[in-house]
Amino acid sequence: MKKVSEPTIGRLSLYLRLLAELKETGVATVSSEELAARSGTTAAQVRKDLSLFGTFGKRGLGYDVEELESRLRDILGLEEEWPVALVGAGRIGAALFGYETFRRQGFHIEAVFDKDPAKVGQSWNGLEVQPDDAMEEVVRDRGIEIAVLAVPAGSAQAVVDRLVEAGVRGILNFAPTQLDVPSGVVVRSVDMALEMEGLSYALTHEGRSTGAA
Amino acid sequence: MKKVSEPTIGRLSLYLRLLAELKETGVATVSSEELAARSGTTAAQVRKDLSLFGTFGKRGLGYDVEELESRLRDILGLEEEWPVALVGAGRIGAALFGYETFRRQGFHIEAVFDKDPAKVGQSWNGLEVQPDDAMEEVVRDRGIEIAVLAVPAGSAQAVVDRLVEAGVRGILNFAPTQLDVPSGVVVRSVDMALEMEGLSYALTHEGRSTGAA
DNA sequence: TATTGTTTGTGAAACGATTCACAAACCCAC
DNA sequence: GTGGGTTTGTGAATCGTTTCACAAACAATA
Repeated sequence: MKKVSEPTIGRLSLYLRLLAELKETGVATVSSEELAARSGTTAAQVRKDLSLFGTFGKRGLGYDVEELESRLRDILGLEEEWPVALVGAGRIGAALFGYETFRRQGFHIEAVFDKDPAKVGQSWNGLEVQPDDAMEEVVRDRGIEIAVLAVPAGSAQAVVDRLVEAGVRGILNFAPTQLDVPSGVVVRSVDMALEMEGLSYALTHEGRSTGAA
Repeated sequence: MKKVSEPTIGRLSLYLRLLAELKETGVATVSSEELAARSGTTAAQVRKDLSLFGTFGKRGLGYDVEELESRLRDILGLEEEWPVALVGAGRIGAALFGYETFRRQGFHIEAVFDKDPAKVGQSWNGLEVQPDDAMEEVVRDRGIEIAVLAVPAGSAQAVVDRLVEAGVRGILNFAPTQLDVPSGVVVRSVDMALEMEGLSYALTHEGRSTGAA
């Protein structure tokens, strides 16, 4: 398979979400034009994105909503359930733990860790918060490959090193810091401060790009 | 001023963060090479990014940490304090409210809104959660231009319309949905499910891109 | 003051992603 | 079955960003 850019993957996720909504409302078929309108891109872009993975549409008709949805789920690796470890039981960790959208997409938080003794032992919706030093063992035993990192910036790198050592290959990072990982491990960072600064920049330098995101 | 790409702005935020750390540790001067290493990019990229806004360095020496930091803060519009409205007092709202990194960069949450009567009236660190329908008035009176949106996807667009009508020009969106805004209003979306799906894709299609983010 | 070594700033080249444009494929109506 | 209308899939063109490469500028040293 060729190389697929990150923006493309992001759009596929978006299309998937839209398809789920369309299915909900009983729509059977959708055109690239309509997917584009709903996702804020162009019809050509939609078709190009999809064409990287095969040919899913019917000329003259469009795409079958159910079929395309299932193909996209397959492409994105969402047909399987992903067990996930959550590291950091602070406010952000708590928010992520309760985030319905994760679970619905097949991401299942199976363990929560924190190094604060006051948090260890708490029951989160039936799941006990475990001490930081149980991390390696649990991750290894359960074969957890994805971790969500919600610890302070200062501890992030150390935790990452341990997670990777224990077999984690994908990390969703919420700490506002740069992470080094060995080749083969993927990090996605959600950097809220950075996004906020993007707003600040845009508002300060008035009158350029428009919205829709 | 020319057009500046979003990735560039993101990197400027990154540089700024690194400069603050360097200043902390008493470093007076830094080269594009070192900034690049710490931010996971290249020296040429660093210089190109900065060159869009002027010329800040000294050839043969590098950049003065304090000066560059202050210039970047200025470019990003972080010299002023931004009053911010937080809409949605659920778990995500709570996490954002307590997010230290926001405050440190000059973003100050001055009002919290929710439409759940059970939440209205709660005191959050001395700030009373206000009813949803007070939103327009408060935003207008305080001249709030930035809003953080932490409501369910279903209500997001309606809230956005009202915020924009009341004068908000920048929105940090946490709802997993596409938003339409008029030209002149900027939306940045933090889409955690989408990031997670990016991980899922990468892990499913083993052995391509490496890490660092 | 001249020399050496370093690092910036920036045009030009390379690369990658998006948009264009159109032939091919298909549905539907008659 | 034929013709008209629609929409896909995709090479080619365009656009934008990143990387390269090097002259210019400066510090330091003698």
